[in-house]
Amino acid sequence: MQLATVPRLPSHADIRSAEILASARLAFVEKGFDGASMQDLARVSGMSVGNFYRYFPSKAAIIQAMILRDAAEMQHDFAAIITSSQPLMMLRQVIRGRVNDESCAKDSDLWAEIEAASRHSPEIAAASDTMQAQVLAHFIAVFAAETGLTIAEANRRFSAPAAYVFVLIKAASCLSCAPPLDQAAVRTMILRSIDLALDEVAAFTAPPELTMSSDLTEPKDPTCA
Amino acid sequence: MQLATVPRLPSHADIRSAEILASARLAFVEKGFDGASMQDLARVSGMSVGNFYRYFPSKAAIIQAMILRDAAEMQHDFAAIITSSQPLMMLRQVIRGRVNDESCAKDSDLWAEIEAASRHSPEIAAASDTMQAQVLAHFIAVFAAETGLTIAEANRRFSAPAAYVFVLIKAASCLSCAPPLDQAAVRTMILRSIDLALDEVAAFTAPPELTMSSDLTEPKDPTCA
DNA sequence: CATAAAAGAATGAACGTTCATTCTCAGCCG
DNA sequence: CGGCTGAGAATGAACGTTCATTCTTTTATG
Repeated sequence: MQLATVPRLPSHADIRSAEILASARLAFVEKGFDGASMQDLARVSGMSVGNFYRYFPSKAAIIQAMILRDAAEMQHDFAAIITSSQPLMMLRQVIRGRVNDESCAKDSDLWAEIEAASRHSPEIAAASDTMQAQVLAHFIAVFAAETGLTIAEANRRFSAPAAYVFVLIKAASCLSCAPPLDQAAVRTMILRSIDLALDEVAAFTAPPELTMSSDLTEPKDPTCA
Repeated sequence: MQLATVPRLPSHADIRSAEILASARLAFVEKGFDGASMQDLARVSGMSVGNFYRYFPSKAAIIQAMILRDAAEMQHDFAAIITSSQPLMMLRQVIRGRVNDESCAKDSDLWAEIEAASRHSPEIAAASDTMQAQVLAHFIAVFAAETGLTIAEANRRFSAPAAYVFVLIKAASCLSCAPPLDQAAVRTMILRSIDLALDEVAAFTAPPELTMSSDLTEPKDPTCA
């Protein structure tokens, strides 16, 4: 992410912007995109509203930057996955970690907000779509590495399960709002569905007559318990 | 909503309120809860803002009423399901109809909005939770009818798959926003997962030693193709 | 080193707009 | 007339954004 052409090191303003994004995220989680005013954002960032505009020209720009920064972070995560020795297995682990609430509870509110805002703001929708396309592309890359197919071929064959897994992860992330639900049980069932979908992809590795579909019903999860 | 004790027939004001809810829904879909102003709502309802307040005391009240009216409508749908000869099969059909985009595209934006608003408004969260609890209770009722268990027992055994199915339906409903996704394929996969979960419930009909878990991997969907 | 000049960072009051809500008043039916 | 329904202007608060201004740091100069 750092660079393609110019190896610039982060300036003071860049650091400040990152800090602003981090604290603005908290305000957005608490009050929503519309609920959090610019004065709120400036206050939680520990600066005046006037100065705030030196870093971001508008409210929409903050949201956009926040989404794109998340996308960049995810690029980083996926880089670790794709370069590992067993990409698909590592992908499973990362998904498992993401779905289990600790880390994603923070993001859950934000995702709901982004989902809703995307319907009315083309800018936010564009940022969100960019992120989604990146995730799907990374899924496809992992699937291609796992099966030995080319990216193009993997894309043709596996775009549906990739999207399916993506949707399931999102569904699991948005779970924390409903008190009467047995969240842990639902999470487990969702993870099982994801594992099954990934098993189907993995089963494509060898020539069709050599696929061992027997362990299809046995998700290998040493980390789950 | 109407009442339990007095069978009142809808007054003029009730009719007007219903019309307002219908047109307000359109405005909310287009602009979002925060984006649509009271002036907007009054205008699309064909009346002045002052008069508008004679029917709903606040914006939150409109949203709340809208959700509760949807919940009441759904109660009606479920009444048809539970009284049919094969409740579970009819439930499958209704779910299938709901997930296939025609009818739910309208609701999709609204659901995203409600999800987000629930995080910040306790009133909306309460209405949303009420609706969700009702749906789950109806699922359980269908499961109980199908398996012959008591409601209490069905609730103990099947609350997890009920919640799971609910979450999947919601996930499928919120699908329309993402252009690069192959929506039809994902919808099919989600429906397959739902069918599998319902198959597991249905498999509980007979005594435990007679359950045939073999057809678990074979979803019977003549309507899918 | 001292100091003046320039640049950058930060402030909070002020602007115009929009919002949810309230108020005042006009018509209408008995 | 009196009690409704309805209209739309009025209100004050809050919003996103801008602005003139003040602090702080850096740089140049003697």
